Parts: sequence; C-alpha cells; structure tokens
Amino acid sequence: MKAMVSKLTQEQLAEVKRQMNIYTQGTADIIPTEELEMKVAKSILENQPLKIKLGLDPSAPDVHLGHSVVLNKLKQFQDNGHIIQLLIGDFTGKIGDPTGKSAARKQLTDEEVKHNAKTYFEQFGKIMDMEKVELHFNSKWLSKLNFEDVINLAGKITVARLMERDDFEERIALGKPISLHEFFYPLMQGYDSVKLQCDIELGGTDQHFNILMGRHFQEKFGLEKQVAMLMPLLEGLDGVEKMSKSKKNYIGIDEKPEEMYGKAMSIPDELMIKYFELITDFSPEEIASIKTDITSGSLHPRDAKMLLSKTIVRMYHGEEEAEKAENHFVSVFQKGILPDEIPEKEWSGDRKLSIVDLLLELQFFPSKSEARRMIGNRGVKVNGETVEDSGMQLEIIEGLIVQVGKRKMVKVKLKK
RNA sequence: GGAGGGGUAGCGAAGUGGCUAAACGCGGCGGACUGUAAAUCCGCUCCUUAGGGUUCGGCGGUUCGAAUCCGUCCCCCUCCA
Repeated sequence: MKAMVSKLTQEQLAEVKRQMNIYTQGTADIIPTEELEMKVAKSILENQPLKIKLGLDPSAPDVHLGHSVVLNKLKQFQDNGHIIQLLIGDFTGKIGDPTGKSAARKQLTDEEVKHNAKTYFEQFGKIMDMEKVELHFNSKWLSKLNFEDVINLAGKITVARLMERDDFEERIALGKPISLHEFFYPLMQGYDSVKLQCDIELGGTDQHFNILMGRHFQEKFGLEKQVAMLMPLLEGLDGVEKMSKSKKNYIGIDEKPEEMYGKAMSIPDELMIKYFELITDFSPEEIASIKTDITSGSLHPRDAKMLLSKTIVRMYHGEEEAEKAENHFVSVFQKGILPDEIPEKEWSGDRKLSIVDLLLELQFFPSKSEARRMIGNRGVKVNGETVEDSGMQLEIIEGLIVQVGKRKMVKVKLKK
C-alpha cells in the first residue's frame, strides 16, 4: 500500500483524501478503513472505478427512508465515478428466509421477483442514476451449484466461525433452534461477493457478519477482499425498532408529501438529530447548530422537527410540495381546520342507512363490532359532529364528511 | 435410540370440569392533555341480525356442562446417547 501511495501525485493524493472524507462521513463502521483508502487510491491511479455491492431482499420492494441511508452512501460513490452493483437475492428469497423468525417466508415466483426488482429500480431512481447501475440476480450462479459444489463451499468455513454470528450465539444461549440451512445464508451471500468480485459491500450494521463472509470467501477464492461498509440502522417512527415495512413504522420514499410530513412529525424527539444526520442533506455543521439551539432553548423541538419534516419532503418532492405539505399540516393538525382536499369516495349505495353500515361501506372498519366500538369511544364524526349513538340512521348527501379519529376522513360524492 | 417439557387471542403468559369470551402484561386503536413527540390519565381490543354464535394445535369421545378428563393424530422444544 505504501508503495502505491508513493506513486500518487500530490493532486491525486488530495483526491483520495477528498473521497475518503465523503465516504467515511456518517458510516457506522468501515472494515478496514486502510483497505478502503488503498482501493480508492488504486482506482485513481489506474483510473478504474470501484465496484460497490448492495444486496437486496426481493420480497420487500417498498423503499423507505431506512434504505435511503445506504442508498445515499451508494450515490456518493456513484457521483465519484464508481460502479454500483445491485444484487437481487432472488435465489435466497426463493428458498425462504430463516432469520429465527417464525414461519418460513413465502416463496416468490419468478414474476414476483421481476416485478419487485423493477419496483426497486424505479424507486432507487429517485436517489441515484439508474443508467449507471449494474443489476444482478444471484439465482444466476447459485441455482447452478450442485451438491458437491455446495459441500466444497461449506469446506471453506468452520462451524466455530459461523457460530460467531450474534444471532446464532444468542439463540444458542437462549436454547432456541437453529436450522442447518440457516448456516448457508452467510455462505450464499459470501459467494455472491466472489462472483461479483466487488471491492466494497455496503449494508446496515445488521449485515456485519454476512458482509464479512464476503471477505472471507473472496480470500478463499484467491481474490482481493472486499471492504465492509456498515451504515447505522435507522429506527422507525416508533423510535425503537429498525424501520421496516413489516413493522409499519416506515416512511416510504414514494409517499405523498402530506403523509411524509405527518409521519416525520410523529417520530420521537430523541430521534430527530439522527434523522437529520442520516437522511437529510444537511451538513454536519448545520446539524450541530440545530442541536445547540434546541439545547439552549432558542429553537423549539417542534420547530426543529418541522424543519426536518419539510426537508424530507423537499428531498423527494421538491420545494413547492414541501411548502404545501407544511401548510397542510399546520392548518389541519395544529389549527384543526378541515383540509381543502379530503379524499373523496363515490357513493352508489343506499341513500339512507345506519352509521355503522356507512362506516363499513367506506372501509373504515373490517367489522361492525369494531365500528360500534369506535363510536362508543367517541372517535367517529359526521360533518364535524361526534356520533353519540351507534344506532344512528343518516341520509347520504353530497359532500358528507365522515371522520374516524383525527386523521382518517372521507368526503362522500354521490354517483350521478 | 432413550427421557422429559410444551402448543390458549397480534405477541408473551395465567387458567387444569360450570363463577371463563377466557386474568395479567406488551403491542394496537380511540379519547383527554400536547407539538400527530415523550410522559401521564380514561376507554376499547373474536363475530353478530344484540336473541345469540364460533373460539384455547386437528379430529373423535366422556359429561347436563370441556381450554380443562379420555383416545388419537399433527407440530415444536430441551436433555442424554
């Protein structure tokens, strides 16, 4: 490495420094940092782009702000001329996931995988240039391995090494089962890196072990080892669990401006700074000053969060929409004024019916009991009036506004 | 191969013949207070034609009556070898 660095001109050295500065910003861990620096130096010296791998689960195509942490980092590499390799784990996905959780994951059909890959592609396009991205499917090589190949691969790793994974260690300690096939997931992920010959693999800190497997297997196959770049995990709206679709604690990058803004406003205060750091384009200096202003009391936490929410909307929908979303939020939720635009539902059913039936028809609730309960809880309003009696009959008229809770509302539109 | 433990609502977990549509906790939802934050407080949390109906791994049986007893099947876990 030293030898290589000495070959660099002053200018090139500065470039290495510049890139390293960007890449190390906001990462949880880089293993090892020196190797990353060396790779960057080498790419500059030889004028060869680095290959950056990101593995994707083919079953959850809704991209949310949790993903954006990693995607923003990828984009930084792309902006500096490096190549992004997106790997869709379609083979892995087809086998069904272990991860200790309950039932085996549903197997995906080829069409579903394709569709999901396409969705990723479209949504990632909001963040990076998809024209310059390589797309790979690991079924291409994994499905061709025969049993002998698999045994050979398994021979390149020890049980002790596999047992180091936190998740396995934990389950052993708790007396929980580990299926044998779960040992193969890290192997597969590692083998993917062998096939892709990537220089860097990016992922959340929860991928620590798996990504290191890539290094291990690349070495066993006589290749240059990839660098592991781990990004912090972003907690979801609940402030506790990692943002994920299944937990329903996420903000999708596809969501409507008002939704995004509102959801962002509901994160716990403690998370604000982390959100600023990980998913906005604010500089470390700007964030530091927000932090001091909150501590000193000169900035109300609520206003800081409004700035955060607005920023998030701006990044995905633009300045104008961000402005609108904020106005919407202020008038509807802070002042309690009904919004200008209430989702409309066309009504072709009976003109006279009970409130319970209406709520069901409008799909507010899956069962009548639940609708009745909600009325009992004083959570249902018709034209701004709280419904007191679940037996209430009403007449459907044009523009009737039905509200459940504070946020859900519908305006009835009569079908001509 | 041997021994043992277990499957109850979204989850965790009581209940071991009627008082159990099933304690309690978590989660979720609604309300109050707020800043759609946190904390706190109140209420709700199987379905319903409001009469009832269907629930405690599956099926069958005993009983006036079963989550609870018996038979059988399925599934899960632990320990020993």
